Amino acid sequence: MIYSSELIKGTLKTIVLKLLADNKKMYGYEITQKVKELTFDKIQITEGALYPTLHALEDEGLVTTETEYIGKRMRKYYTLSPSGKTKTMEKVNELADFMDTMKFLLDIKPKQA
Amino acid sequence: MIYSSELIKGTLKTIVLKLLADNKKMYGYEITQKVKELTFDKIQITEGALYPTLHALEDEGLVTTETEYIGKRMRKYYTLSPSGKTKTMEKVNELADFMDTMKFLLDIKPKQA
DNA sequence: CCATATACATAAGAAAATTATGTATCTTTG
DNA sequence: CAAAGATACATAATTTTCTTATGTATATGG
Repeated sequence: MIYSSELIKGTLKTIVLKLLADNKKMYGYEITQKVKELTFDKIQITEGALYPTLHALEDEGLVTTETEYIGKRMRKYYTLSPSGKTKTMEKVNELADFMDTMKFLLDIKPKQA
Repeated sequence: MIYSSELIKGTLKTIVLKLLADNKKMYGYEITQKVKELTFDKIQITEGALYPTLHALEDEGLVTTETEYIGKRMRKYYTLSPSGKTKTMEKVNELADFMDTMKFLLDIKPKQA
């Protein structure tokens, strides 16, 4: 099962920021694969969504980049800036809060552990 | 605190469907007030978002409507159709699943390098 | 040698919200 | 009793953010 795409809307930036917080340094393609792996294919980030998001994060000063070459193939690594780290905490906390509210609103019972 | 609007994206339809499932019959303005009340003002649905959504639900056959007049003022009540009830369960379950996945994704501890 | 995977990027279009505007009625309060 | 605020609908213009499509290029496994 893959989540209907509308659910991803609004969470992509937070997902990317959190991955960068956990992994120090990642490149675009790696991020797509990591999300796919960690969610058992339920969330698949497309390149058309990811790259513009990464560029936006850079424009906002939340990440810095360094380019490396593996053979002749480019890799653009992204790393959180100090303000990016702060932003990540804010975004993750907000999303966690939002999910609690949604659980309450939708009267969703906690899953059996 | 009001959630940044991007978080609401993609969940509005599910919220509306669930409220209708719980309350049998509601009108637009009532829905905005109920959500505001249940979320302690954290989620505020704007009319510009709500009415098009309700019309879409109607076009999809997920709700039926009946118009009443309170004095001279119109109220358009919305009620789930049978397919609307099925859809509500699907949407709520999918969102619950998605939120579990997100919680896992955002709780990942840093990997040892 | 060719399909698949890796790796970036951008443009056109669609979806779904925000913001603004419009109409109108009812209620509270200074 | 006038004005402000709340109730109640609706739609249009704009913005944001995603999907889909396209483009370029290299590396690798069978």
